[in-house]
Amino acid sequence: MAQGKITSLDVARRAGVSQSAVSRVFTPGASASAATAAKVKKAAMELGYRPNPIARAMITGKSRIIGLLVAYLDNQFYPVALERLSQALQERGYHILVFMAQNSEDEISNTVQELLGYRVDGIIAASVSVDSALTAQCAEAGIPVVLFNRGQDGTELSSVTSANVAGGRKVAEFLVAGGHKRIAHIAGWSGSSTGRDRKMGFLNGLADLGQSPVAVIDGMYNREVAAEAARQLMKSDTPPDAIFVGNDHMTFAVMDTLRDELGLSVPGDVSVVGYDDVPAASWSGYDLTTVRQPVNRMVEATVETLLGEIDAADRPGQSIEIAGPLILRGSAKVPEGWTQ
Amino acid sequence: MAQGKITSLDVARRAGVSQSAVSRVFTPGASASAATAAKVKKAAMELGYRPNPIARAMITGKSRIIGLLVAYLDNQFYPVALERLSQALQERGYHILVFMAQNSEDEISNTVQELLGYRVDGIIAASVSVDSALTAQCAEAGIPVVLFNRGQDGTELSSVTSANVAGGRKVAEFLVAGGHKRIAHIAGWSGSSTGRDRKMGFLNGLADLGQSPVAVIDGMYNREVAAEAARQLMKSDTPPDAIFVGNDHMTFAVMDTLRDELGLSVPGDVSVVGYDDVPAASWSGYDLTTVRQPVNRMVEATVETLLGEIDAADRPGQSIEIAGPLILRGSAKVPEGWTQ
DNA sequence: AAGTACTTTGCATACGATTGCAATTACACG
DNA sequence: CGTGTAATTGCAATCGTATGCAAAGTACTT
Repeated sequence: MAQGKITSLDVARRAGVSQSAVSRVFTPGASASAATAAKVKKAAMELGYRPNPIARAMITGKSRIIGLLVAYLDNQFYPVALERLSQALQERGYHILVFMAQNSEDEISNTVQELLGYRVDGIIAASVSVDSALTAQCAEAGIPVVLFNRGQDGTELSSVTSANVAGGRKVAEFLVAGGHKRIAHIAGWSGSSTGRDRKMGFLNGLADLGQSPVAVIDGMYNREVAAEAARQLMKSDTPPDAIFVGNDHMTFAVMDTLRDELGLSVPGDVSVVGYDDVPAASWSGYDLTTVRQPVNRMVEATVETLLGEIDAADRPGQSIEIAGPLILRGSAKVPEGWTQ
Repeated sequence: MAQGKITSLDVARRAGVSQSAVSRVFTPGASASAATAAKVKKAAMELGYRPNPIARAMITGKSRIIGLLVAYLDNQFYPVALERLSQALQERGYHILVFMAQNSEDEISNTVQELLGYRVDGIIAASVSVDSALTAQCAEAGIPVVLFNRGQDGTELSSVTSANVAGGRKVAEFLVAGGHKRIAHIAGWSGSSTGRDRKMGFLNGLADLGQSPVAVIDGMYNREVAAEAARQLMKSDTPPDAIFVGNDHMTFAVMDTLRDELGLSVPGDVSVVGYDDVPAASWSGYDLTTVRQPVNRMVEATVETLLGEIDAADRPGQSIEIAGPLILRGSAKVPEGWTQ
């Protein structure tokens, strides 16, 4: 029969018990004797009954749905993260409701309103900065928010990122040890914490080793912008002998420009280092030396944090940073005797 | 105050009307005078009220949520499609609830059960084959299903694909016109309609031109498998002078293997043609000649079909095929005087 | 065997909206 | 100004489940 229309009452009648009993059998932690549980489960099976999450959500106020707010998926880091997030949450009985929002104040605001309306149990904001007025709203509504791969100063919002400052510093040390003398940086979007932190770590690292970059350009996390930056850099009188690019997505554009357009060799003429270690970084076509963002552990941390805050409403927000290794491949000269 | 707890009743009291009136103001198409509408909207604004979609869903039976069933996101075609799908649905007031399922019968079955439980208004299955017993269940429950980028014989399920047979044929004509004499095919997974159709079109196209392929290998839509296939092909006594690969994702692996591992030139030694035209295909690092799947139009068609079936419950399923052009780039020799 | 402590079960209500029905109001026209 | 018709509005039932409360059952102690 029509699968979708079977209610707990139908099951109750068939099993010869009350509707409450059926409910309790399907509610973990509720008391029901083994005997009734068996009868109910049998009847439910025969009728093809499943509790209706909508109705359940209405009572409990918990939808077991997590809102995911995301701007773009063209950077391969995000599909991978989304896949893992979705699986990790699924294992815990949650699902992801996707909300796309361009990175504009207005649209994000609208979208968050909508999320609040849906009474999601929690929100994960990936690669999106959330206005503090909005986060306040979420807090009032008791909906925890975790920023994924974005930090945010001055709020009590939880966030999970990789150790971007440390990662940037590591790249500086690596490039200097490799004997590079004219080092440039095509930075991640300065409007993002990841971009700023990687840059800061990188510049501080260089400074501590007595170097300063020959150039720093904001690549906006955009392929075109990054490619143009690469052109500008190489056109200079003193072109760099090494470039650190703010994420892999841009780095591919930079390498394409260097090799295919300018006819340069990587790492022969220029060493290139990226950030993220997306799948394509390991393809031999790019063979990119890059700082790995440990997606799995970031996802785990995000899920733990979020679910933790869902259970314990007024848990203070925490910023989690997860360190990632520099993955040595062929796009940058490896210093002799370099050990991770 | 606490944003999340304001009900239509609160608004009603503040506006001095009945709760029904509030509901009607927020229900398009319901009758309410301009005067009450104004009062209600004002009160709602002041209180920060938004109708609760959960409660609404319970009454109407319509959740305005579309379940998206997807297996993997590593093929860049899917993130792009997901982004577009999400946006297109969002514009129409729907949202996507993501369900990941590995491509195993059991898991898909479970996941579909769960989807049915959520009372989603419709299901989009991307790159997933759905068992006919399951589709029957969906039909009984009155939940329309649209297959995205997968066809399925023998069911009345709607599906949206690109014109895979025609696309495969086009590649055959292109390669033969280019003077290639030893043409091989690393096919898409034979368990998928896309893989089978592209292969069929390609082989028929070759046959009609009096050629037969020197080899056909199932690449399983997997990078490793495809790379190994490429190695095998080139190891042969009569290595191919052209390879048609079943999708771009595999093609990148094939090109990497040919160029970086075997030291061959593309298209000098071997012409390579892919399928999908994912973003990376246009990057100069690959510069891939490939058949474009028109994502935007496929998404439009999917959304239209699905929403159409939601409105008109018993509309017959339709299979939509959307033709895509062969995009000429640098990975394959272009026949003289070739015009699309 | 009776009293205590603990489980199990059913009844009835609540969650927050939509909607049919009936009553009321507004409006236009003769 | 009366009357017929249409537009508003409120009442109350409803969607499918969870859960507090009280009654009934079970097991265990002395």
